[in-house]
Amino acid sequence: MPRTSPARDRLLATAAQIFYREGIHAVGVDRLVTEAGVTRATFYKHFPSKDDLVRAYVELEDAALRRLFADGAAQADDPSELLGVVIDGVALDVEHHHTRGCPFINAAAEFPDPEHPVRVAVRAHRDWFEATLVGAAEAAGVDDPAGVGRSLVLLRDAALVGSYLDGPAVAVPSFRSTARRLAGLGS
Amino acid sequence: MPRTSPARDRLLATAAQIFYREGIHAVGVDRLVTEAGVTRATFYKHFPSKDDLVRAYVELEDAALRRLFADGAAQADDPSELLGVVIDGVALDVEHHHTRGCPFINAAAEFPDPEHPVRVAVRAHRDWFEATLVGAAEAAGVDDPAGVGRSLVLLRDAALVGSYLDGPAVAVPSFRSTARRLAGLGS
DNA sequence: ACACGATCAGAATGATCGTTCTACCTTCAG
DNA sequence: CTGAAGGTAGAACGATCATTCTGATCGTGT
Repeated sequence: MPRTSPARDRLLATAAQIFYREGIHAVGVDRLVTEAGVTRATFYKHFPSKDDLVRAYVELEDAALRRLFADGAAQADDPSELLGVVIDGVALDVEHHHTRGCPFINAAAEFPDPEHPVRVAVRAHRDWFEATLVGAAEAAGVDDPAGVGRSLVLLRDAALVGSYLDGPAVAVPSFRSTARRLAGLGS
Repeated sequence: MPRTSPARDRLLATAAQIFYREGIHAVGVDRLVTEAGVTRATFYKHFPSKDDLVRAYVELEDAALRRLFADGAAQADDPSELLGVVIDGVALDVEHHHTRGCPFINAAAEFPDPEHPVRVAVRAHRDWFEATLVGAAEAAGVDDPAGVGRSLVLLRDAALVGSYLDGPAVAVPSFRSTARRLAGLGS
């Protein structure tokens, strides 16, 4: 059971797409293995249960967002511009990539138990995201960086959900203007 | 098949609680009927399928919120105070009643097809809510009432989701201060 | 008294769920 | 040469899924 392998990678990547687009409890193991071109035996060689695959999916999404954020931070030389870069990045991501809502919120909706590994992974992601935004707000030198960071977390949630349910055309501009005003940036 | 009956009411009320607390695809018909003290035959007498019960659940939640809002509006004599009453009402609801997130967002997470009756019901609710908030913003005489109304929709989403995933202690004050500033009210 | 409509009781449908199993094939290191 | 490791193929497990069925029981209005 190697940590990585072509079959495992293919399975996880396929599962990530299907879970995000169609939900988690709604798709069965049969669907996942046939779509990924993998055998059931191979599935259970790499993941002890379906829940472990779900947790791996959430952690994959978390890793992708951390990478995206690191890339964005690297391209903002002036720390006072960092918040603006983050806001633009979220807007872009919401419009073109995450059009089916927030993968973490959607996953949490299907797992009521806060102690479930999936929920633990969601909480880890949110803790990182809040800490990162508070750090960016501090670097930008705004008043009450903790409050601004928290509010930006809420606003990203709202942007992802609103874009899914009301369409990006109405949700994204609203997110953008509210977030920029909060960050002390001119619109 | 009467529009209402003790058995039907009991079934719908029970289903609403269980769907909200545990999700929709995760709970089966067996669970619903035993918990409600109703027979499978009675279930299918009143609802052609489980999906119809889910739609009824979403519509029930919508009706409850419209009633809550109407009550709140009635107790605000001065229209300039209406937005503040709404914000307080949302904060109270999020803290004490809707502690498992937004029923509409959670339901939408489990139904990817935008044409599905459940999604149609969700959209109807959100359209009503936005129109109502824009109306309240107009009555309060704020600048750009459409923008303020939209933003308040986003903020309620964020408050419900944030309260579920991060806890009300951190999400509610953040919602409150952001919303009040947006509505042009002193904090 | 009677019939009807609502509900109860419980078995049965076929499909799909997550999981386990046996059996065979390939690759590569000892 | 051998044998472990990673994979494929496909059957099989019991459990649960949503849905349908037969048949009896109760209450109410006529």
